[in-house]
Amino acid sequence: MLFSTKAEYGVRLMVELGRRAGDAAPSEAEPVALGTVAEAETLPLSYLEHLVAKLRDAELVTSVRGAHGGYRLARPATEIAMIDVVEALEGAIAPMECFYIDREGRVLCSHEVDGDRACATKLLWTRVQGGVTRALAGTTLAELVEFSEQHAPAKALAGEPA
Amino acid sequence: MLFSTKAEYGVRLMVELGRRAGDAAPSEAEPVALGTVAEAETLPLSYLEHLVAKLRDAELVTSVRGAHGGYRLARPATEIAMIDVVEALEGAIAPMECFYIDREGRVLCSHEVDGDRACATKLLWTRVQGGVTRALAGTTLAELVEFSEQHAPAKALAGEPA
DNA sequence: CCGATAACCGACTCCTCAGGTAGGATTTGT
DNA sequence: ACAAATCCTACCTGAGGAGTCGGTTATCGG
Repeated sequence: MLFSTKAEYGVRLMVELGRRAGDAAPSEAEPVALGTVAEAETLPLSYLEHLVAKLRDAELVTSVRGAHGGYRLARPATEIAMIDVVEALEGAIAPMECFYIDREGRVLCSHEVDGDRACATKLLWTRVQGGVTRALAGTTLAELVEFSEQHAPAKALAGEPA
Repeated sequence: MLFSTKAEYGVRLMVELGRRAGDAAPSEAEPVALGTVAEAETLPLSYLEHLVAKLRDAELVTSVRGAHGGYRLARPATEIAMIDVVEALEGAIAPMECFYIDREGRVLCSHEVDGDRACATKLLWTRVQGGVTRALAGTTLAELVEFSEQHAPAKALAGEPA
């Protein structure tokens, strides 16, 4: 399994926020309570709280405390690349433990210390890394929102005014 | 982390077999004892035994039992796609638990039962899936062997005749 | 000011699985 | 017969995923 449910739940949460924001600028949309999202997606509220905290720390959503509070996207969905979302939730995307990224975005392997021979598998993991990164960086939240609306056009959003 | 050390160790094992086979047809190459590989790659032998069993079950390597036994590639390195190796070691490559592949290679999500609305995240995971699959399917063991030899030209193989 | 609503936070549980060990049984060359 | 190897099953351990719970703080409406 490439990703855990953290990424899955977190992405669904973001999509839900994007759907409810609609065309309104994020800063003007009504904040959405986590409980509403949890119900709509049938996910455990207390678990979502942990996930949304990571998204907030990554400045992908903003929160409003107190009654009628909730969460909003920190910026328009078109400007949110999914790689930022997934990395906020799962941590850095390295195909293997021994991999890390230096400044410059180069992929390095901690096995090749002291200029010794390169990790035999580096070529492969670099390619995989590239494939995943490209897919995630090339997808915006707005695309997912649109996709989800196309596939559930008749479905009303729970909690909307009748 | 996308993959565990199972993939990492297993791939290194395969590369090692490929290096030692050299230009000889796999069926003629001397079988390589696991202990030799373990030593060369400084990996625990008893753990490698588990991994190589999976590779054998996937018919990627063949074994010779008894004294002077060992393992050989089941076919030339040019005909071994790394996706087969990684899948043998890690199991099917799905980005999420809810994903599975039907006959035809279509990606399906177990959440979209009864023709209901598609998983909001399906578009994203499908793209990631594609990125990984393309990278793995488009890389052969032969490429990795060549790559590793280019980067360790002066390094002799342990266990070779002097 | 009071109470309801919600975000916020830390601690704790449960369980799976990666990563590795251990010990034996079987096969085969010398 | 003996040694070298594969083969096989069982077991152990720690980390982390998945989720729960209880409590604190902030904010609104009345």
